[in-house]
Parts: sequence; structure tokens; C-alpha cells
Amino acid sequence: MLVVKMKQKITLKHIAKELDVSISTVSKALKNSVEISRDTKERVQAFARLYNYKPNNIAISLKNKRTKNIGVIIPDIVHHFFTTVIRGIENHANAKGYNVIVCLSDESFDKEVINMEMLANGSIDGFIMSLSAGTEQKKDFNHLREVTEQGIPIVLFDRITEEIDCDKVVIDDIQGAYMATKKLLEEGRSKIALLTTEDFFSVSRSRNRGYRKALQDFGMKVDESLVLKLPYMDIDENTISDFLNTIDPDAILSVNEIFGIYGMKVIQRKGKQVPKDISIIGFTDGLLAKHANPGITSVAQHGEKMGEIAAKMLIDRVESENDEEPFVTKILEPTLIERDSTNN
Amino acid sequence: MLVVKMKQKITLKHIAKELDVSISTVSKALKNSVEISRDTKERVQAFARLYNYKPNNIAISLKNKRTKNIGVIIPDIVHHFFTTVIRGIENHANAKGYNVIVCLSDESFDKEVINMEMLANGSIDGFIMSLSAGTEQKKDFNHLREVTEQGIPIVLFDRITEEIDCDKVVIDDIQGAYMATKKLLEEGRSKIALLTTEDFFSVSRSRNRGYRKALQDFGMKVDESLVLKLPYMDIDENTISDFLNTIDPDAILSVNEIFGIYGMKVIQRKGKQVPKDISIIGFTDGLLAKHANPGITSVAQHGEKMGEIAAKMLIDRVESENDEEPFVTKILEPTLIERDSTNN
DNA sequence: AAAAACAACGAAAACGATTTCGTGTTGATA
DNA sequence: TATCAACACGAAATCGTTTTCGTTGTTTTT
Repeated sequence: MLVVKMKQKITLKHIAKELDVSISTVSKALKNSVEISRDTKERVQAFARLYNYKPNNIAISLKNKRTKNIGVIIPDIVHHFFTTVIRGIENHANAKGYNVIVCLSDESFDKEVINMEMLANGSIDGFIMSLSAGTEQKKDFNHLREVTEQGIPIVLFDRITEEIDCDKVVIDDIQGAYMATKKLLEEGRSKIALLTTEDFFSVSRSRNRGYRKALQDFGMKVDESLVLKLPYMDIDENTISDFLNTIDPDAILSVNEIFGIYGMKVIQRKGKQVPKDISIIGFTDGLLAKHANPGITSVAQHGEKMGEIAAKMLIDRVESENDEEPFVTKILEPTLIERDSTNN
Repeated sequence: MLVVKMKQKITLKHIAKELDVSISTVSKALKNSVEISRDTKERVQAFARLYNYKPNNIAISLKNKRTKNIGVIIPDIVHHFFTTVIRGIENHANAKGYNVIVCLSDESFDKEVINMEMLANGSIDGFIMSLSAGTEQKKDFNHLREVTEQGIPIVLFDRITEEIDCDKVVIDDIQGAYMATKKLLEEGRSKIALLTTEDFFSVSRSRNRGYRKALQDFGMKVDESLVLKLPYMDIDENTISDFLNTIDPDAILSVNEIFGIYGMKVIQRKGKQVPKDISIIGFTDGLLAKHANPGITSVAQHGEKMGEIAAKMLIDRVESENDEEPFVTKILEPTLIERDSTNN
């Protein structure tokens, strides 16, 4: 028979009974209230320290109607960009004494809704989220609206929508694609393939626009046959291979990291050289781009920074007295990380 | 002046007042209690539905002393293996109606302690965690002990310790390294370099043992000069390069993914061919190994499975009436994913 | 017709903390 | 000596639920 010595968590009530004072006195003594005598305070504090008293978070949350928890809802977690954002959120949140509850929508509208509803019933003080593919496709944002109407603040990042009035953080995707395309054009590339996703992703739309804008600014026509829209999941290498064989480009711009990797694989398998024959630039400066051979020039999205800003925006709003503050959209500048998949 | 129409969250008290019944009646009516008349139940339920009543999680947590939250503490989140584990945890936890609070120890003992203490004060029903480097190095597990003594269950995964009596999930690291080394030996390799971390990591120790065991079983001597211990962070490519130049191995076994990637880079830069001249096997079957050129043969750690099991173990224990259940350590079989960095 | 059974509901405690508003002692002041 | 602060503390409400234990009427049983 093993004896389980369970140190039961001690409460104010225990301390009060033990020291023969009231609960209120204990509470005040622990907060160093002037109402309580020096002597009593010392006794209470000593006792609390001895028994390692820690106030119960749940009780405090109920009383204060503030949980010090942030709900983060993202489409996926096995994903470099999103994890860097989480890291940034944790940085700021932890420093401010907040915990982060992570929920995965798994790119599904329904799961996003369920997660939000679960958390919105008192578990969190606010949301930081990036929309699921399902939500972007369905264009149904009622779950967000309901939450904001309840007075729970939301900060959207990366995959955002204009439909909801709230704080937002994004990088300038148009600018990012513009910089990348410009870089390719300045290298002398003229047939730049664009590997993108289906149109419902807000980021892809923006990146497409940047690509087009750059081409136009350089006096080039946009050739729609150079644009390949791939499904976000279950990438088929053959589709990419066929596409690249058909159009035979001298550069590739990918709206994410993985399409670029696949593009380079296909290119190299065909015996062509990167960047001698074909240059490649991708979005998301992740591990794959860094460790590919050659390393892939990438548009960095500054996920960690984005997370920090999102957390700061949210916590500032949560803790703000004034709830008339106008909503802001913070746009971060992307950075082009040059590697060996492009020249110079 | 914008009018903020704030749909205040409705409570039992509101419903009670509105329908002119007591709070208890409302509570029971919503739970379909037999104590309440058919008529009253219908009125209450209709009203609740109309105003979209959802019980307050915090209040329920306080009453039930159960939060339906799981605390997950991991060293890092921008990390393929850990994210797959989180995904697994979320899978099971969500299905069981639990939320996941993620905290990052950032490989620091102090942060691990702080995070645990924050969550242990009522925020969670149990922990799932993998030890930080700092903790493994310091060998101080008092924070874990205190938590378990309070009756809060812990499930350790991957980076575990024998010092704490709790449920654990790991892959058979000895076996994984053994399989990998065996594979290399059977290919005819005889000078197998081992890229590992400092000894305080439990997983590295196990993998080292598997490596040695395989060599011995094949009648080979263990040559300590073939073992390179690298710091976990801030990898210096030159150290690896110098090492490989000096010992000139015909195979490399890496206890993680990244060392293997660096190893291959160095090898290829020297003009040697993988796997013709040198074979490489790494641990962690992540994106880098998959998309490297050639793809790197890897020991898969089945992170998602591990997460699911950890979550199941924890939730089962949390929800179990009987708290005399003995602790178990679940050991998963690793799988060798063969790619083109080895022969055949 | 009295006793027992039942149906439908409410009051109140409880979870653990915070906070307002007393209240009973002191000692100082008029 | 009567009055008034200042001091030190406690009672009770509150946050939103759940749950136990009454307490009413009404209906059934003997």
C-alpha cells in the first residue's frame, strides 16, 4: 500500500482558520493592505510563505472577469511560419503574465467555429488568429462578429479579412511579391512563372497583385499561362513538372516555401541549373529555403515580430480602459533574403 | 459617435429574473432534470436558445475543480518534432473537449519552473511536457515533484527522467539508433561517425547506446574519435567540417535532423557523393530530411502518435476515479524511413 | 379522512478570491 | 467627560454555476 502524501493546495480559508482571523483579513494581509496591523500581516505572510500559498487562478478569473489567457487559433501547427508567430506571441504574452491557449482549426471552418465558441465562454480575454482556408473560402465571418460583439477583442494576422472590424497585423504582401519579381526582372529574367494557391487566400491574392504590378512597372505583359494555381494541400509534383515543362520559364516566384522547393526539385531533375538557367524566389524564410541546395532566396515574413505585435495589440486593448480606440492594421515590411537560387 | 452594441453574455441569473423562476430551476431545466416540469423546461430552454446562452467555463471550473485544460510545456515550438506532438495532443484533447495551453520553456530551467507554477494554480488539470535542456542539465526536478504531490498528473514525453514517478511516452531510442547503425553496417560501412549532442540529453544518451550496441553486435570496436558532441544551439559548420575532414568516415549517424543536414552539406562541399562515398542517417523524419537532396534516410519518431498517446494517458488519469493506477512508460517503435542518402 | 407519496420548485451553501461597508477599540481632542 | 478620528478587523456581497435539502401543494394510498 503506497501512501500518497497529497499536499492539498492551501486556500485563504485554511489560513484564516489556522490563524484565527477572517478570510478578508488574510486577503488584505497578503496584499499588504494598510488596513491590517504590521503584526498580523507578518504572521499571515509568514504562514502563507511556509505553506507556499498561491492564489487560485480560476477564482481570481471569476472575480475579475479577466483570465490572463489569450486564445490563438491557427490553421496548422506543423508549419514554420505559424510557429514563429506563436513564439512571438509567447514572448510578449509571457512577459505580461498571460498564457497562450492554442487551438488548431486544421484549415476547417467548422473547427474554427467550434474552437472559438469553446474559448469565448470565459476562457480567454481575447483572440489572435489567422483564418482557416475553409473560412477564407466560405467567406463566412459570423463567428468572428459574434465574438467581437460580446466585447472580446480579436487580432487577425496574415490571413485576414476586411469584413471584420478589428486590429490586424500583416506583412505587405504586395510589396513582398513586388520586390521579388523586381529582383528577378533586374537579373534579366523575362519569363517568370508564378506558383500560387487558389484565389480565396487573401495572402495569395496580394502576392499575385505584387507580381503583376512589378511586371507592369517594367513594361511587361502579364501572361496568364505563366501562373499555376495549386491546391494548398496534397501537392502533386507532376502537376508542377508538367507546367514547368510546358512553359519553360527562366524564373519562378512561389507564394510559399514549399511550392518553391518542389519547383526547384523539378528543375534540377530536368538537368537545369539553379540559378544559372532558372532563378527561384519563394515566400516564407523557413528552414527548407535556408537548407535547400542551393539556398532559396526568400521573402521573409517576420513571423516572430508579427506575433509580438499581435500580442501587444491584443493585450493593450484588453487592458485599456478606453474601448473607443480605433482599430489599426499594422503592415510590416517584408525583407528579401538573398541566397543562391538567384544571381549576385 | 459610434454606438457599440454589446450583446452582453447572458447568465442563469438573467434567465431566472426574466422568466420569474429561481436560478436553481433554470440550471436544472437546462440540464433536463426530472425535477422540473415539462412546461417550465421548455420555456427555459427556448429562452436560452433564443439568447444563445452558454455556461461560463470559469464558473464551472471553479465549481467542479476541473478546467478541461491541459498544460503543455515544451522547450521550443519552431521545431518539427514538437509541433507534430502538439498536433497529436490536440487531436485527442479536442475530441475529449479539452483545450491545450502551450508554454515554451525555451530550453531554460527557470522558465520551465515559472510556467509550471503559473499553470499549476488551477489553470490546468494536468501537464504534458518534454524537459528543457536546462532541466536535463541541472537534474533538478523539484518543480515536477511538487506538482505531482499536489495531485496534478504529468505525462512526460521524449525528454524524460527516471527521477519522477509519472506516465511517460518515448520512442525506443536505443532501438532506433541500433536500426540505423545496423543499416549502415549492412551496407558495408565500417567507419561510422556519430554526430550527437552533449550527454545530458536523455535521448542522446540512449541513441549513443544504440549506436554502440550495434557496433558491438557486429564485432566492431567503438572508436571514440568517431563521436562528435555538438552544442544543441548555434551549430558551427566549421566544427563539423573539421571533424569530418579529420576522421574521413564512410557513414554518418546523426542524433537529430539538423546535424545530419549540416553533415551532408559539408560532405557535398568537399566534392564527395552521398550515398556513393558516404551514407547518412538522421533522427527525426522532418521536412528537411524529406526535401534534402538526396533525401535523408531517417529514424521516424512518430511525434503525432506520441502526442495522441500522451494526451490519452493524461486525460484517462484525470478522469479516472481510481488514483492508485500504476504509472506506465509507453515505448513506441521507431521506423527507419529509407531515402537516397543510403544505398539500396 | 389521515397518511404517505409525489411533483415542482426555491433557498442557500459551495467553489476561492476580492472588496465594500460596517463595527468595536483605542487614544486624542475640545 | 463627551466626541471624534484613527486603527484593526470582520461580515457579507459578488463573480456564475451546481447541488443538496427543504418546502409547498397536489395526488394517491389505506
